[in-house]
Amino acid sequence: MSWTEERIQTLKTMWEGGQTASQIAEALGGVSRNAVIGKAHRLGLQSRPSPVVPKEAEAKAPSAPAAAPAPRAPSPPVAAAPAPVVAPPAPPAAPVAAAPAAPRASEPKPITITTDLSPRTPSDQQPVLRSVGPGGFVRQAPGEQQPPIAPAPPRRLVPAKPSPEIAGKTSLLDLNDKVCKWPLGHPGEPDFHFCGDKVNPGFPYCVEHCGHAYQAQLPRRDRRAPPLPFGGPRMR
DNA sequence: CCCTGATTCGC
DNA sequence: GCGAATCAGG
Repeated sequence: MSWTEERIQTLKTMWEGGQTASQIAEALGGVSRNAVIGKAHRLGLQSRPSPVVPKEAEAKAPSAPAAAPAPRAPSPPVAAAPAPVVAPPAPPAAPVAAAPAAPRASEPKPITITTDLSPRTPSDQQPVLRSVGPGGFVRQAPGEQQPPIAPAPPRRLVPAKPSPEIAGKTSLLDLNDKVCKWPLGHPGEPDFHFCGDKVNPGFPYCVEHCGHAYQAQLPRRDRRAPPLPFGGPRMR
């Protein structure tokens, strides 16, 4: 298997979407987890929260700490989470993909991104932390929701659409850093496409979908499965 | 053990 | 450029 444009796009999208290298490898088919990681690095995609910490042995430095070889660039995840105004800094749990039910691609399929966007209505929601911008979250009750926007007051949203293309649909190949990568529908289906709106700066999704993607940890009892940009059970 | 991502290095 | 082998933390 070679890294075709499409496969690279899929890799990028899934990687940025928070999928693990294993999941991506499985979806792509014909490549190993290592291959995915290796490619991701070569592409410059870089380090999402890794379980392995750089091991910053900086305990003792009598006089000359200097040197600081720092072979590893911890490079904070895209949205550095700054001062949470409110309580427990529930980490911006990326659109977790806790979907074990990934359909085994027994044969190398070009692309297999499973998606499940269980329609989740606002009324369905408990108090959530709505993203107001890179790292900033504001707690709100369902009733008192306001537009989660904060950074960059809307100017003229007219030219918001990156291209007339997305007026109808944004395909995998139309994705770039400027457009919302939130998938709509299911891959393989005729109308599958991505949101394509202008992204909330610093996030892979538009403001609206950031609201879906980033939510507070709720008490287990009234927590429901979060919407998954990828990897959800295939509905058919 | 399992998982994760990072890095190395022969190809 | 590629990815298996290896490393190292959770």
